[in-house]
Amino acid sequence: MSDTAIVWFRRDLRLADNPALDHARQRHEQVVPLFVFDPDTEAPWEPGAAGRWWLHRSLAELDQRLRGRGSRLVLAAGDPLEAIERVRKVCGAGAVYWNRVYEQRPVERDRSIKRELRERGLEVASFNASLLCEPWAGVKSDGDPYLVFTPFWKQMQKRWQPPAHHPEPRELEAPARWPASLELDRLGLLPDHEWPGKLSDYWSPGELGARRRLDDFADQAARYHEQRDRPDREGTSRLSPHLHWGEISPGQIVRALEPSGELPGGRGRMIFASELAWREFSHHLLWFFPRMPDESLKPAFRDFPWREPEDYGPDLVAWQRGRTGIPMVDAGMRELWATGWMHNRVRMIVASFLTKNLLVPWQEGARWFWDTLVDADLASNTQGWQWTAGCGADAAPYFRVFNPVLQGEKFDPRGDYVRRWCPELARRDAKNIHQPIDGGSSHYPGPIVDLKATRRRALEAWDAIRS
DNA sequence: TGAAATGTTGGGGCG
DNA sequence: ACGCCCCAACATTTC
Repeated sequence: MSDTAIVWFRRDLRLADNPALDHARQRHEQVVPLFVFDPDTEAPWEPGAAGRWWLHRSLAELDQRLRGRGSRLVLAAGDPLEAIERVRKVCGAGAVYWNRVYEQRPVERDRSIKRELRERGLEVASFNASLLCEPWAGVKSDGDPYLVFTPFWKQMQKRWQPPAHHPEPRELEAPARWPASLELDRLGLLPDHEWPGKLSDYWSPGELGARRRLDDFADQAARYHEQRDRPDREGTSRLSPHLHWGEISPGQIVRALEPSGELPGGRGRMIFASELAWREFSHHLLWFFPRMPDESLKPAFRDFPWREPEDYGPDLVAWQRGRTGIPMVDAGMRELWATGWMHNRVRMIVASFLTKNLLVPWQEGARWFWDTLVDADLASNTQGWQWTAGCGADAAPYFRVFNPVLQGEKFDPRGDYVRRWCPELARRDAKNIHQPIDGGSSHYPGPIVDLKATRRRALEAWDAIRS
């Protein structure tokens, strides 16, 4: 066996609880950490602007942490097989390890790379670093995928095993010679315009930031069920972007809530665990229905009478910019633009508004979220949009149309959330801050649609496809 | 992980 | 005292 192993980092940008890294460290003298930016394979779902900003920062931190352990991160761009070959030639590596991803095209790429490398005589192994239950493991007894969340989650609970933990290496021996590496800036992850600068006010990408976030959340997780629907509070974990890039594993999160690794006890922690399970369910669905990002899962919705782009264009722009004249919707869309994140309750509200009141195809919303969310994840994003649009596997019934005014009054009762993101409305009192302003004011637009009439229109559109 | 329309109940004002 | 109406308040149904 060769003394040197390449650890190909992908969406597992952490040193702790990293099975591929741990495997390499145990079985080989030297480890070469490699990251390859390969947007072509992921296209059209390569990381968007917010995702690339996050990735840039996370790679910088991973490199720094590796350097603290006598190592470093080798960066490359383009075809991963070529990058691995280059590294191998310089270092004489005899093994390549990585942690799995689950989207269709990267999986096909990984399969062919695995085959290719094995043919060349290398040892190759891949590991699970991202899921409590990999898609093919969580199927029904007859081998079919689950289409409903509750039985999926019940099955997860029944077969629950404390997640394994892989210790963080203290020291990583460097190869005799380091291969060439791109400068981080050369990956071109940061855009020219100024926008993402503000993101650093809200986020600390990287493993340490993830751990800090988890520590903070673990203390309040017991009250999660009381706080999670309130966008005006800090009741959610905000771990989603860290989870997406694998700066922390779901197993680490579970163990922070329940050190034994058993199912967390108590209502708040349990409901939070079920949210982790929704993430698992989303990966499960995307694995079995790879066309889900483009196509409604329920066939009837492929004939849904959405409006046409020429028609909905201006409304879509108003939605993106947070200028619909519906305070709760605009607050959410502005929070997204400013911070790269939106509270989940508000994601449902703005998604319902786009797909039902505006009758815009859900794919347009999913695409905008993809570019602007720091936690953009193909499985979760796709599943979330199909869920709200009513066209997904275990989706909300289409006729559940959120009324953004009532939702605001219910979940932002003092109007603090709206006040924060729509400063034009700051002077309105809690009693009417969620009401659209008829005709608008010089600062804030009037509603672009009538909520009552468009609700009716949505239900009529739904009538057209159900039978 | 809705909202609106419709139905039911019960207390109070009033002739 | 009684029936009638009004209308919250709540429950049920429908989309």
